[in-house]
Amino acid sequence: MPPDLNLRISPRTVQQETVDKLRLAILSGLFQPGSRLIESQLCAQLGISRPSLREALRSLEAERLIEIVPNRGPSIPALSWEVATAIYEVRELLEVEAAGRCASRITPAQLRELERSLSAFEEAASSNDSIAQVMTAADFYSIILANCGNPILEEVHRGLVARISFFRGRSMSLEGRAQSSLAEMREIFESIAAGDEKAARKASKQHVLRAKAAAKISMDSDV
Amino acid sequence: MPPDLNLRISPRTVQQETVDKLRLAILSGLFQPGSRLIESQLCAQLGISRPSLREALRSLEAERLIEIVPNRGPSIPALSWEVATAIYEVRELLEVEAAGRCASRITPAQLRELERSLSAFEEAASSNDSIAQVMTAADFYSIILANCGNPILEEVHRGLVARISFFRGRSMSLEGRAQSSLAEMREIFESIAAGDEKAARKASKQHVLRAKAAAKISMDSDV
DNA sequence: ATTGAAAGAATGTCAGACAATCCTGTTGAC
DNA sequence: GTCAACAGGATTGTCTGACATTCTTTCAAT
Repeated sequence: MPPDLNLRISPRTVQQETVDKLRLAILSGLFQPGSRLIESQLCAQLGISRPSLREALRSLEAERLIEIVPNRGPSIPALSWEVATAIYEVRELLEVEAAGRCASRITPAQLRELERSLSAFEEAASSNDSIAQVMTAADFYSIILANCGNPILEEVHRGLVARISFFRGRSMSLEGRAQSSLAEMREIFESIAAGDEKAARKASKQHVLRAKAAAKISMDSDV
Repeated sequence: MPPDLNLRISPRTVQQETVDKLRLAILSGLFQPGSRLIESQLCAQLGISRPSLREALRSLEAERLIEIVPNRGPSIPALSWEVATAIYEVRELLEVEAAGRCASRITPAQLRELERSLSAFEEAASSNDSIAQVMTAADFYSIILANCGNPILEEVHRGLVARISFFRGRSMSLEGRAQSSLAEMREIFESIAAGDEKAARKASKQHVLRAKAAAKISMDSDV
């Protein structure tokens, strides 16, 4: 069986475009947590009708990226530290497992890709562009999750990471966080490259725990 | 802080009712995997308008309970064994963690609730009502997940279990599966009751692995 | 039997409407 | 002056109806 050629061109519908645009906007922090989204405004801004917008909003609601309270409409959920902690804990479970599996099954080609992504983060880390840092770091995990051999692990992980994107941006701006993050990620990479499953798990766990600690600090530091 | 009183009465909207009804229908196996859902038919059956139905369908799509292909509309996804395996693996991760946490933090009241739920399954297991078996077994896990101290763990688990409900019903009908399931669940319960985290994890892992094996058998056994 | 075209069915999307509900600022009472 | 009732506007929940586009199926022609 040849690899998935995916010849089928799938027409992008208005609702898909809308979901993607809104998701990107939310993950970029365009909306303040707790703020409400007004349907009529969004329709006007996006140039679409209300039914299409509402379908898109229902998708995002199911992803937990927005909340919709009956008769009050959609809003950006305010992420409590309690929930954020829970997400970090599950993320740890998933990432540790993925890293471990990667170590014992990754192919040379995939490993090179992972290395490239690490280099990209290295470059971003030496700059002050925290957006680029978050994006390249996300790339790095994505590659690990995509090559762990379990698509569900990847799917669930993506959903969870999206929900804590708010913290990720802020904590990456912390003094020295990008550099220590780089060191942690390098260790994960080295372990995977060496095929050392145990080390990969350990390094991955360390990394998530540190990320969580950084998030906590950035959260306590203001407001 | 008093326990969540949840005084706010939330009016149930048509879309919520619809999502619940459809989800229940899907989980009950009312629709054949791979079969298509016709909007106009569903609207007529549910007595609602097309926009409301489509919003509900988008929610279910995001839950992965249905698929919506542009210009072909919604359908029940045919779960491949490959994906089912991936789901069982992640379910194992989550359930093992939840059982372990439960063992070290469950309260006497919650423990009694868990015991009641186990008795309910025991009764169902001795009958031939496989639907009751699946439901009471689901209750048992739900209680564990609800008391593991991590709401995200529970949320993700619920989503995954829903997607393999198809297999659960079939494998529970296997000769002797209900009884061995009961033995496994009892062991989980005993470990949690004893506060033995390690044993709870082990028993939980065993249980998921056996459930997965049973699902495989039931899948291979016909068609 | 394979191909091609036409008819029919189903979806994607929009516009407009209206009742129910929420929010806000004002008025009135104490 | 503070608090409570109230009116008005804003916003959402839901429906109807419409139409272009895209499958799907049928039927005829080669």
